[in-house]
Amino acid sequence: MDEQKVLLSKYSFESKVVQPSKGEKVLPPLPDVEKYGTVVTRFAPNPDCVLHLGSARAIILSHDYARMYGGKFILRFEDTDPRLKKASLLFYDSIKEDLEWLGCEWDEEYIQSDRLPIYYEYARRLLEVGGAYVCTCESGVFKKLLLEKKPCPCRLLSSRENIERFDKMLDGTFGEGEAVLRIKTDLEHPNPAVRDWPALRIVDTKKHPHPRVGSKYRVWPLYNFSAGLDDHLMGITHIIRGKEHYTNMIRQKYMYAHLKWEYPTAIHYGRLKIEGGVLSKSKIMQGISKGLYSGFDDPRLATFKALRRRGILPNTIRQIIHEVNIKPVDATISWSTLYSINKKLVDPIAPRYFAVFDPIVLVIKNFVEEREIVLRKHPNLDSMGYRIIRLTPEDDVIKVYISKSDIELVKNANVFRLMGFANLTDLVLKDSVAEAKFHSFDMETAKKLNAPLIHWVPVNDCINVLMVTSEGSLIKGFGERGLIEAPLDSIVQLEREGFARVDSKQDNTIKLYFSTR
RNA sequence: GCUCCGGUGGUGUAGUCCGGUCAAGCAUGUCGGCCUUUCGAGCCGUAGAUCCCGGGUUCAAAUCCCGGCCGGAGCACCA
Repeated sequence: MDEQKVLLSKYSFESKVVQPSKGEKVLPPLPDVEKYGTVVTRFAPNPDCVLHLGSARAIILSHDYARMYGGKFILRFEDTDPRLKKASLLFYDSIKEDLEWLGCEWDEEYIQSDRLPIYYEYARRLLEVGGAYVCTCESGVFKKLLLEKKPCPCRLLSSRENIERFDKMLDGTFGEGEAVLRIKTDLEHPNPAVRDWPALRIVDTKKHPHPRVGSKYRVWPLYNFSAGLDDHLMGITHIIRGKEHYTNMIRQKYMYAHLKWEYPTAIHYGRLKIEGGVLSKSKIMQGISKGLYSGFDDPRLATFKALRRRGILPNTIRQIIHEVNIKPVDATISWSTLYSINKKLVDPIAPRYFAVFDPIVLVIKNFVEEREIVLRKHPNLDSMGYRIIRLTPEDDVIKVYISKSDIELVKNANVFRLMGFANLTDLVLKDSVAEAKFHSFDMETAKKLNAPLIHWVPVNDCINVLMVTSEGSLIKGFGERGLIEAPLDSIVQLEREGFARVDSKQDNTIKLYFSTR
């Protein structure tokens, strides 16, 4: 009866002790491991929003420490506020998707809204042992007494009377706001916030139905009660959570004392921010409902969905979290650090292609030869294979797109080179078209002449490229034909432009999300 | 205001518990060079910190003690 049946345990954890890969920072040892023998951690989100970088410390550290010691990692949904922080069905799944993407698979899953009977049972037990009471004082009155370190009249009631009162909470005699179950603490505690804290309250679930259990229950536990009980009942040995919960630990310890339980090892970390990244649940939710952001994966947001769509790899996030580790200080990570890690991971797997944005047509006159340019997909990795760009002259002329910004680079050079193809000279601008003459083919000449190198795309053999920038805007350009073959969700490098993730493809058009330079 | 917790180069971090080998390591970023048919990756070098400030203990302090300043968190019938 104490333990709720595990909803799901599709992952066995015995086999998954994680070996840190070379070069990656190794996590420092977790305290108190020998005390417990095994390590059990949990991630306990409220499914009222998507996950973002702010939760990354809790998720990755909890998961990775569990794996490091061959322990257990539990996912627990804390959806016990049907009114103010109401959960939404869609987020339960979205959180699980994000966890899977991050490679943080959980061994057990619980949902607190399924566990109300358990909370009621412990509420009764606490009432019985005199560790709690049902308070019917008006909240202002109670607060005043609390600040004066004085007990309210309800505190003196017998456990029998308290249990009767608790039944009245459950059966509807008391309405919303009329009674609350409080845990007895030390009224002399220097921090008023820990004195006799509320554990269960009444929510009018007719008005505010819970997304999973509707109006089945009207008495709902508050955070410290349900989380505190569950941490013990689920055998959590190490709680890794934000420092905003520090006082909650002190509060919960009083409840543990009434129940004669030992509190797990709790570690509190500081807030993790990223330069300019939007990391507030309320801002994310508001921004989306106002249409300010295109969705939970808008590239301006620091949600996992957005990072993923931009081609940030889960291991990049993992490395960053291992680097910042658990410290009570706030950390602001910079995009350049994140990019640098990501680039190192992505560079060896990203094939290279040409794509031109803000294009201008360059005409190479008197060129009659048909050519097939063979280029490596990766400059240092032959194994990645080759790509072919076909150049077919029309009316004795070859037309390619080059980037307007490259005109600046090239216009003062006697000779410049279209990468992989040919060296050109005598550049002139006519109307909105550039013209140049063929000079030579070989790279040696270009080197000797110190010719600038630019990328290009044949006009008569190219695809359309749409790219969503990191600011969320859409830019259009042209790409070499072979780019269309890049698989969905893969990461490519557009030479001299940067890395991008293949988001979708249709006919002759590929849509990319810009990742990093 | 009250109760906690912190403060190491631009950013992140190591070292702080058990004072000396730390006028402080690493990563990223800056700048310069090499390499390269990419402005990517790689390689080499450079600059950048009086370890928040003041006092004390000590032969010796980033490390211990006290005071100050600054920053963060909590003070919901939220999580």
